[in-house]
Amino acid sequence: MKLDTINWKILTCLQQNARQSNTEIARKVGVTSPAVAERIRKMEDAGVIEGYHAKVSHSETEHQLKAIITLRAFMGRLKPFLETVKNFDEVVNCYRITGNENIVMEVVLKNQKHLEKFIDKLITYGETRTHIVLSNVVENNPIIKRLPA
Amino acid sequence: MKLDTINWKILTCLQQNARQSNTEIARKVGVTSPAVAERIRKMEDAGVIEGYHAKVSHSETEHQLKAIITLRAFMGRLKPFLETVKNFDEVVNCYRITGNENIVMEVVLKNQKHLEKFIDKLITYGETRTHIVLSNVVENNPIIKRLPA
DNA sequence: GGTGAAAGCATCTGGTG
DNA sequence: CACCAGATGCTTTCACC
Repeated sequence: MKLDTINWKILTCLQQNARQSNTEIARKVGVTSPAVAERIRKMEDAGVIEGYHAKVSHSETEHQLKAIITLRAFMGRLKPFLETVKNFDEVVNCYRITGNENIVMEVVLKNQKHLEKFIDKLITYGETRTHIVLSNVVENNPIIKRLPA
Repeated sequence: MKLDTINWKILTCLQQNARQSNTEIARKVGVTSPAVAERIRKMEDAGVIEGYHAKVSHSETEHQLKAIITLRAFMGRLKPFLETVKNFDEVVNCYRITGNENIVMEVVLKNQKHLEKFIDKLITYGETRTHIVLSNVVENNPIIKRLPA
C-alpha cells in the first residue's frame, strides 16, 4: 500500500496516542474527520495498522522484574517449546532467531522466586541464559517515515 | 494502586483494542460508561496505563528485516551510546541488561544493506552480536490478572 | 457508582474537483 | 476516486442523586 504524507502523519498521531478522536487527528493533519476515518479504515484493511493496544505498567501491576531470556533448544525440543510458550503468561514477546540460540524472550515476573520457577519451566526445553533488565533506554519507538537506507 | 476485577476487565479490553469506545467497554464489563471513563482516568493518573499506541506493520512499511542486537560496550563508551541510541530510528526497543553484554536492542531494517550500515554505526561503541528474527512466536502478550507466583 | 441533559464526535449522504 | 460539507445518531462529559 502506498503511504503518502497525510497517512504518515495519521500513523504518527495514532502511535503517540491511539485513543485521540479522528476529529483531533483531522485538526493536526489538516483534513476533515471523515477523510481521516476513511484513511484509517483503509490502512487497517491493508494491514498497515495491526491494532491499538493500551500499554500497561509492569511495575504497577506487581511485576517488578523484567528479563531477557535466550534459549538454546535441546534436540527435538524446539517444536514443543514453540507450542507451549504461547501459554506462558510471563512471556510478553518471543522471537525465533538465527545464531547460537534459537529463541529470545522478553518476560515480566513478580520477584526472584517467580523468576526461579519460570526458569525451572524452561529447563526441559533447552539451555537458557537470563539477563535482568536494568532500564528501558528506548521503549516502543514509533515508526516514522524514513529516507531510503 | 488497587486493581479490582472490573479494572482488570477494563485493562484487558484496552489491551485488546484501545480504540473501542467506553460505552462498548461498559457493556462488556457490566457498568455504565461514565464509571468506565472515571476508572480509566484514575488508572492513567496512577501510571497503571502508560499510553495507547497503534501497532504499525513493519513489513508493510518497507522494513522487511527485524533483528535482535546485543552490545558489549567498550570502556567508557556505554554512556555515549545510551545518549545516541535514542536518535536511531531503527531501534524499536533498547534495554540495559545484566550479564556479559550491556545492551539488547530490537531493531527494524529495510534490507541487508541497511543492516550493514546500522552495524557500522554501532561499531565505535562496542562489540555487537546480531540475531535475525525469523518469526514472532508471541507478540505483545497482554498482562492479565495472574495468581501469585 | 448511577442518571439525565448538553456538548462533541462518528458516520452516512449527497455534491464537487 | 478522494475529499468536503451538512444532517443524524452515539458517545462523552458534567452536574446531581
